[in-house]
Order: sequence, then structure tokens, then C-alpha cells
Amino acid sequence: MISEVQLFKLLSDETRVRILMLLGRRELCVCQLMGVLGVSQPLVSRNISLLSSADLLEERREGKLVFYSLKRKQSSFVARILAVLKTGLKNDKRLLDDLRSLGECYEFQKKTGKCDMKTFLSFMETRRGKR
Amino acid sequence: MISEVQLFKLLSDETRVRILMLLGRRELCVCQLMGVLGVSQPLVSRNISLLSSADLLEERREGKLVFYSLKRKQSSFVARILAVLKTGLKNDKRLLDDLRSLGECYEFQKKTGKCDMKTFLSFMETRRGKR
DNA sequence: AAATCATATAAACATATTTATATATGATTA
DNA sequence: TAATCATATATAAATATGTTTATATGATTT
Repeated sequence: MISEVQLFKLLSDETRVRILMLLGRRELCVCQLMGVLGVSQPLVSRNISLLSSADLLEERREGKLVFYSLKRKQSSFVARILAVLKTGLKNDKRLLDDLRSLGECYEFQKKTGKCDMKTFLSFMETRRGKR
Repeated sequence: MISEVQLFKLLSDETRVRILMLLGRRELCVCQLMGVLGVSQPLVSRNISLLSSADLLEERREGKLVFYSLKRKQSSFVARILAVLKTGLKNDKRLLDDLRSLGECYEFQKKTGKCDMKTFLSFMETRRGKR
């Protein structure tokens, strides 16, 4: 029962759920998550580390960047819970907003060709300001 | 997203999960839960109250006893998560043990004809001692 | 090699949660 | 109505968690 309860503990934080849902779509580095979520870098790193400890994530290094994504192969329990969660959040306002930000972030990257944290963050700031 | 995260928060405690799984089988009063779980009365009451606040339980008064059970009609999200959880815990040692205790508790009640907290608890104690 | 950048970790603090202890409520029975 | 029983709640102590600030690491570029 411990592992099941442990999973729920991880899912009982909004930031982590948002991260999981984003990483389920596409791999992202910490700075991109910062931009999309609008939270501090240590907070992203900390939560990533918690999720990693539970073996939920995969990581891939590319130069200085570390790209994280949701592990494809999960235990059936984890897979089922995440599937239910994904369905349950299909129309969640906050998550839809995150996904939109993710799209914009992706466009911005394609345009600038790199993941420059500073410019990226300031871009996300102005975008956020527009709402 | 708040309600989903809130549900996970409730499920991130072993005592509450055990209570939920038991109440999914059969309605139980606080003193029976105490006996089966082997935890204090205020702890049972507190967790029952948390679960009730989230509208997960039904209650039925019968004299001094209050019988709780898992609400039949749940939101589809809650229903799905609980279903996955139940499946995931099908072979959980602790839960199997609880269910066995529940059976014995039920037998004891049928025999004595009432839910007498004192005698019931001491009965469960001796039972627990035997292992 | 020095400077810079992305990420990780540590330390400190605030807040929340769990649990136990003590007490209150509300129903029943003597 | 006094006593007892089942349950609820208030309080307090212990523990855990989330978040920020500051610092460290490890890689890259100049």
C-alpha cells in the first residue's frame, strides 16, 4: 500500500500535477517549465527531483540542458491513475492555459533556435502580462 | 484541478485509504473501524470527518451508533480513481489482513448481537495477539 | 582558465498534517 | 435525571511539506 499512497502524495500538489501533465505531452527542460508554470527554478528542480525519485520521469542531457519527460513504461497502477487524471483534467482551465503557454514556448524556441533562459523567461513574462 | 488534487491529498494517507477500502465493502461504525484498524477513536473520527467533508461517505444513525459507508454515487473522477485503487490493492497484505479482521468482527457481532465497544476492542486485541 | 549558463542542492522559514490527550455532545439506559 | 456509551471536536505536540534564498555543481563558451 505504501507505493500507492506515495504516488497519491506526489499527486497531491498542484505544481507537480502540472509538471506531470506537461511532461506527458513533450519533453521539457527546467527553464521551459519555469516559463510555462511561472514558478521559480529551485521549485521546478525540487519537484522534478521528487517525481524522479518515484521513477516517474526520464531524463536526457543535451549540453547544459536536461530534458525531462514522463517515462513511457510505468507500472500498471501508475499508468491507470495518470490516465484517469489526464481525462479528469481534460477541461481544466489552468492546464489548458499551461498547454497554450507550452505551445507559445515551443514556437518561440523554434524561432530563436535555442533555449535561452533569460530571453525566454522575459518573453513569457510579457505574454503573461497581456492577459 | 483543485478538487482532483484534493482527492489525492485524502488518498495520500494510509489510514484513510484503509478506511475507504473497508467502507467500500460494508457499512461500519467508528468502534468497528477502531477494532479492525487498531487505531484510536479520535483518529478514526478525524479521518472520517475529512472523508465526509469531501462528500465521499454516507452516514446512517442507529441509536448511539453511526454507520458509515462509501457513497454509491460518486463523481466519475472519484469513482474511477477508487476503482483503480481497489484493483491496485487487490493483493495488498495489509488490506487483506484488514478484510480478515472485518470478517471476524462481523462474526463476533452476529454472535454477541451488539456492537459493544469495550468487549469488541478487547476481542480484537486478543485476536491481534495471536499472530 | 575564466566567465557564464542551466540545474541541483542546502539551509532556513513558514505552513500544513498527523496524532494524541482531553473534553464536549448527543443518544440511550438504568 | 443521572450515568453510561458512542462519537465528535478542541487543543496541543510532533512531524512533514512547500517555498524561498543562497550556494554549489557540472557543462559550455570565450
